[in-house]
Amino acid sequence: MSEEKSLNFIEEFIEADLKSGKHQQIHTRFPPEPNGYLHIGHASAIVLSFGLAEKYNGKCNLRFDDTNPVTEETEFVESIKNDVKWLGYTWDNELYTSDYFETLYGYAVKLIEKGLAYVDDSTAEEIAKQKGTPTTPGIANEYRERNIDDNLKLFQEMREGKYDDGEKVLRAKIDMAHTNMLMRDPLIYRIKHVAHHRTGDAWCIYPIYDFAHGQSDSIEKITHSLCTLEFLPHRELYDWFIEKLEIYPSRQIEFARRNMTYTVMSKRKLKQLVEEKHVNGWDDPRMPTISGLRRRGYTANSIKCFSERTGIAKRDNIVDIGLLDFFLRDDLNKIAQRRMAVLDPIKVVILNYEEGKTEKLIADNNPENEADGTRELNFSREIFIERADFMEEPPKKFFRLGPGLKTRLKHAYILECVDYKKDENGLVTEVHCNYFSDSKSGEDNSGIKVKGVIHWVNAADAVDAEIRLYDRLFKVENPMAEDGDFKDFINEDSLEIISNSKIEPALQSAADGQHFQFLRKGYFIKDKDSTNEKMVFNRAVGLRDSWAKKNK
RNA sequence: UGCCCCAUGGUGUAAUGGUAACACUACAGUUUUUGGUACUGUCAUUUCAAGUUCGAGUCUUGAUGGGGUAACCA
Repeated sequence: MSEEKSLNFIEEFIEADLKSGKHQQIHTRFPPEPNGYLHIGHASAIVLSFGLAEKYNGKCNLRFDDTNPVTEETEFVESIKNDVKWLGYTWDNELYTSDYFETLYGYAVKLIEKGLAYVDDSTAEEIAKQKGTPTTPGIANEYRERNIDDNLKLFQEMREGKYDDGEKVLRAKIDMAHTNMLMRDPLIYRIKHVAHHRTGDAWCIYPIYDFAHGQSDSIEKITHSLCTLEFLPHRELYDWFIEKLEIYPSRQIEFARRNMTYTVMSKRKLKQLVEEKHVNGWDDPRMPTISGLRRRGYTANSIKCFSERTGIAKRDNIVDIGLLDFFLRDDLNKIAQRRMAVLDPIKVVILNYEEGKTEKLIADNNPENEADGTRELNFSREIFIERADFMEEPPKKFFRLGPGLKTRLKHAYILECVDYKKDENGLVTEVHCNYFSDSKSGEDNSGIKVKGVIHWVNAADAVDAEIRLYDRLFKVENPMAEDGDFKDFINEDSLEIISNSKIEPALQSAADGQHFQFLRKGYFIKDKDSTNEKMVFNRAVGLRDSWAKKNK
C-alpha cells in the first residue's frame, strides 16, 4: 500500500501518545478566525490537521475562533466552510468559540474564586507601562490585591454592561516579573459594546484569545492542538490555564507557517490589497487565497499534494511558488481535456484547398487518457493560427511557419507557407499556404517530415473569447524582506487581458469548474465573468516551454 | 537588551550515532503529430569551532546567523 515514509515531529508525538495509551484516538481541530478569506498557508494547516485525523482514524473539528466581534463577519464564515469543503475535507463538528461564552465566563469566575484573577481599572496605557520590559520586571498596581468578593461583583457588573469599553478588564494573577511577558498578569476579558456576528447583543464582555483558545480545545477534548510558531510563547499560558482550571489537558504543538515566493501570506496584508483595490476582491485569480486559486484554475488536489510534499517543520521557510505550479501541471496533465484556442490570431488562407469545402477531422480529447474519447473539428480553407507561430525572418530551428517553411497543423495537414500580406504599418495580416492533401493526421502518405506542430481554429466556426493571463503579484521573491512598504513591489503587469481570442466551438459547452488544456498554451478554466455574448477564460498556468526559455 | 525557537544543495523536506536521500528548480540528452508528457544523466563533505565516540548532519559546550516575543488582535 503506502510506502514507508518517515514521520514528521508531530506524527512522532502522536504515535508516542497512541502507543503509551495516553490517547485511544486523536482529535484535532482547524480554528480560523472568521475575519478574512483562507489562503494557501491555511491550506497547509488544514491538510495537516484534517490529514492527521484521517491518517490516525481520529476526528477533526472546524472551529471558528470568534472572540473579537469587531473584525468577524458571517460572510467569512461561509467562505471558510466553502474552502475547506472544496479542499475535500469534512469536519466532525462545526463549532464556534462563541458557543462557549457562558462556560468561559464560568471559568473566569472560578479563577477569581481561586484568587487567580482580578478586575483592573487601569487604562490600556497604564497597564502597558506597568508590564515593564523584557529586561525590567513589571510592577503590581493597587487593583492586584482586590479581594475576591469585590472582583466577583465587579466582573458580574462588567457583564451586565455597567461599564464602558476600556473602563475595566479582567486579568489573570500570575507573575509581574515573569521572563515571559505573556505571563505578566495577562488580560483575559475586555469590554466591547459591539454586536457579535452570532451572539448579537447578548454579551458586552469578550474573552481574549488566550482565555478562549486553549479552553475551547479542552472543552472539545482536542488531543493535539496544532498552531503556528508565533503562538509558541503562549503555550506556557495555555498550560497554566488548563492546570488552574483543572480541565482536560489538550496539548499545543507549534509548526512553522508556510510562506511562498512572490506573494504575501498574511490576512492583514491580503485585506489591504483588496481594500485598496490592488486586486479585484478576495477571489482575484492573482491572490494566494484558496478562492483566488480556485478561480484561477488550480485544483484542490494540486494544493493538497503541494502541502503534503512541502511537509512540516519548525524552521522558517519560503517555498518556490513554482512547486505549486508543478503539482498543478502534474494533476491537470492527466485530467484536463485538450482543446485548441488561438490567443492572438492571424488568418491563414490555404490557397490550394477547395473554396466552400468543409471536412470533419477527429481529435483526441486527451492523449494521456483514452477514455476521454474524441471530438470532431471542422477544417476548411481559412483558419486562424497564433501570430507567434509565423515569422517573416525565422531563426534557425524555428519549426513553425515562415516563408518556405513547412509545419503540421495538429489533427490536420502539413502546410507550406508560400506568401504573406502586410498592412501599411508592416503588420502581417494574412499568411498564405498550400497544404499536402496526402498528409492528413493518422493517414499520412506524403513522406514529408516536419518537426513542428501548431494549433489552429477553423475561421468559419471559431468563437470569440476573452483570455486572461496572469503573472506573479509581486516583482520580488519576498516582498516582506525588502526595505519599504510591501506594496511598492507589486507587479503592475500581473494581469494581461486578450479580448480578441478565437477558440474552438466545443468550448462553448465548457462546464463551470471544468479544466482544459489549450494545446501548447497552458491550462485554462472558464471564469465567472463569462456571459452569453462573451466567454472568458483564465489561464491557471502555462505549459513548460523550452523553446521560449531558450530564446529569452 | 531579557526570554524562547531554529540552522542539511538554488528551494522544501529526509536521514532517529554507521558514511547525506526524495521532490522541485537549473543544465545536458533520448523519445514525441502539443518545443507538452514520459525517460536518462549532472549539480551538498550538513553555518563555524572545540569536545564525547572506533565512528557525529545527528550527542555536549561555545560562537555566528536567522526568526519570534513586550496588542483591551488572533
